[in-house]
Amino acid sequence: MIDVETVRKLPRFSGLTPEAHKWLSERLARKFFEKGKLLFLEGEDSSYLYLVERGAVKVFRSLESGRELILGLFRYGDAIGEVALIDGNGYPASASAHEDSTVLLMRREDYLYYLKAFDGAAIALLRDLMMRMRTMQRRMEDLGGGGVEYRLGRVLQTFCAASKGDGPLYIPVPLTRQDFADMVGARVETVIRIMSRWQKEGLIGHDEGRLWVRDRATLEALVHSE
Amino acid sequence: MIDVETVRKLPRFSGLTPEAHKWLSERLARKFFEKGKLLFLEGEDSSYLYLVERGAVKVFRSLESGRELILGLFRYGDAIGEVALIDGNGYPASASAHEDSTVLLMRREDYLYYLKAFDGAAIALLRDLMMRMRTMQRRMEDLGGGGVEYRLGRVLQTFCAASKGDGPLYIPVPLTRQDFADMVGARVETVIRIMSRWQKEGLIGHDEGRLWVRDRATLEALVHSE
DNA sequence: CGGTCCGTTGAGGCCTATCAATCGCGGTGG
DNA sequence: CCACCGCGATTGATAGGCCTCAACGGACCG
Repeated sequence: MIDVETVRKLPRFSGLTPEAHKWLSERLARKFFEKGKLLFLEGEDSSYLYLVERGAVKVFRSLESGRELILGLFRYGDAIGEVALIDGNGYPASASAHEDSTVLLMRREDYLYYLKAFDGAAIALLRDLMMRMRTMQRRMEDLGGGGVEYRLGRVLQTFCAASKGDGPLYIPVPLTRQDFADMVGARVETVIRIMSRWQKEGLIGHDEGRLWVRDRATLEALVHSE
Repeated sequence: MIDVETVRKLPRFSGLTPEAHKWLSERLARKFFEKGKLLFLEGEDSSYLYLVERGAVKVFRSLESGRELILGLFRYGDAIGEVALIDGNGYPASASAHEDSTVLLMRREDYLYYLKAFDGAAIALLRDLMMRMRTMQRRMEDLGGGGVEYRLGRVLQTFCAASKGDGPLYIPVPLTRQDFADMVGARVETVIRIMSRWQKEGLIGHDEGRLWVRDRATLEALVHSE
């Protein structure tokens, strides 16, 4: 049981009535996950909907090749586990805390009831799913379409999409080279070589661990270079 | 306006009431597309839901690199254009008739009304979307996970998934080497070299243009070989 | 100080793209 | 009927990208 105010602020629930907020607040629980801890494993029966409140949650799959492909990084307001909750076939991927994170949990039964009972809930879900499908499609195009350099550029674009202004664009999540490699489907060494070159050329850099891209024009250049 | 019987048989509508079937039959139109003709272009405003009745429809995106990535081949009973219809942002990809095909069309307004008015309609949509998200995720893993050989094997698996029995597994759609290349994100020549080798090894072959894989065990072997 | 994690660099080799040329086939027009 | 053309399949040669293996340095921590 958590604060109504917290619920009301979540973009996912913002359009609902005060009654709905109250109902939700009584059925959401807060849980803390230390960096690296698993939220769930692929194949597990899906029992909960997760809403990221603080930190970042990594959703990934371990491939037969031994690689790990990062399917998405979810941050404040993002929902995880919906697909599995609705079709009831178990989680299609694993999730772990990419940083120390707190999430809000809702039990499966409650969520299903919520979808039916409250106007706008199902619509919100549909909209979310559509957006995600577009995102996934773009990822597929990237993975199938070009070299590692191109794919890396696209990933940076994705993370910079939200930032504004003219100066350097900061990536809002701490990412290791390995993380990048897992996102573009490449090896660490390859990623390092490319990013080192970009760094030498002044296109990217980092302050106190936070990565940045020089400016918006640079960001465009990264993907058009090949 | 089409036959009620036709509507009733579509898996997508099978669970609905006779009233719903009648309502739908009055709002669906049939249209023929010659092989190669465009159903719609990416970016176009979405006005219709498409249901494949006969033939096969190819959904694809033209990438900046000049390549074309096939996002999916849709056959009897499959719906196309739902994402765009619901979020209203235009089609995220193009579609063309991969063979001579007939499709059933429903106007956007009608479809949206249908979703709200008939019990089970929204649920059917959700289920369909979930399944597609799982499919897309698998595709992403494939594209990001291994070499062309692995990806080709996975594509064959996908097409053979529906066939049963012990003998050779026939691929139910006529596909050129270029089509395969466009599905796995590779060049024609690469696909040809791999498939020629498989053919020499007796793993695959073709009768009167129809491609087959030797048996189920072979199918497994194709992807585990590397 | 040893251990772990991350970043980095180098050498070598496989895989895939690229470019170019050829072949078979069906259709078409003369 | 035959020459020609367009399309898909095929093959070879070559270059370059990316992986693989291996080793090393630095930061942080117990």
